[in-house]
Amino acid sequence: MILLVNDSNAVDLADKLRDQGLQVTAQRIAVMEALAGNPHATAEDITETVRNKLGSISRQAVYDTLGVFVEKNLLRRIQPAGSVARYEDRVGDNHHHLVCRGCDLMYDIDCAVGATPCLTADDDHGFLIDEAEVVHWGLCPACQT
Amino acid sequence: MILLVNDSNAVDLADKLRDQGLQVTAQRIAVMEALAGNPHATAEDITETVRNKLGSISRQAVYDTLGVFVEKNLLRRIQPAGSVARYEDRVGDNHHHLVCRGCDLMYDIDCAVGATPCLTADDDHGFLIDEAEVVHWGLCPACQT
DNA sequence: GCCAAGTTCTTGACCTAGTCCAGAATCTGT
DNA sequence: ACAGATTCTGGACTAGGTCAAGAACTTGGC
Repeated sequence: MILLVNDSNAVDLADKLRDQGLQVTAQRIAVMEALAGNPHATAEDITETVRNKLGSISRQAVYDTLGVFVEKNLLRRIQPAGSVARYEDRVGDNHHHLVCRGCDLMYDIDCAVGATPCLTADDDHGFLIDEAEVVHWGLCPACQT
Repeated sequence: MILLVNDSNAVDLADKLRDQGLQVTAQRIAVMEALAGNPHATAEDITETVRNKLGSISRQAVYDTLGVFVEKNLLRRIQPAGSVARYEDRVGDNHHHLVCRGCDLMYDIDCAVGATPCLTADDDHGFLIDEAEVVHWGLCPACQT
């Protein structure tokens, strides 16, 4: 497949991949672009978006790509209880999420307290803790009625 | 099925169910007891424990029972990303969890900061927030090697 | 104690998200 | 342009969980 790189966005993405030692493929670029326009997308959302752009992509390629990107820290995978896995391209800022129990609507939020105060466990049981994930659960305005 | 209530523990549990307007059945008592001895148990763990006690129980009965208990707030359902659903009978104290990325080992932990400081979202987008769930991710001592 | 009504349990089919595998296609450095 | 490494495809498979309908059980009023 010939990779037409005719917009600067795709060029940036291609460089991003190379920086991580990853091969550049049309599928990978398309997956990245799909997420740029739709944070918190599911693997299925992404598959559909990519198919609209490229014509086709296998499920496996999507999962492989997402897996590699998460591993290289180009994407973050989140999975609130009861929901399927979702992916977002906002990485490295330890933001949190606000999820509606009714419709799964999801927003990014920053911690009200600037730093990470309650993100230090009281008793770490000898664990090497690398992340404290916070999910705020509630009902969105639409689901409150 | 005749429900033999010959230990005070089961009597307590039966009352707990009646208080919530739930019928008392051997299956429900057994599910509750299974969790008392094994916090963070999965539906399958519970099914197995109950089968050892009662001889048999259907998968559906286990899921129904767990669902009702969670709804009545007798149990809490937790599901860290990538893990199957787990249940615990420690409810109403908003404690958090420490999960090993390597082996799924899980501990209860209390927030280092007494109250709930960063559990207030910066911008709630109009949501009616009822819970802030915190999961600390890391590697347990065994998985660090 | 017994019965009707309502609730719960069983059985078995089904669904979705995700993984595994092996071979074909594509990309990269030289 | 080529060889080797990486990635993609297609199809089978798995785990965890849900759905539906009928049988069995529990409960409150007599």
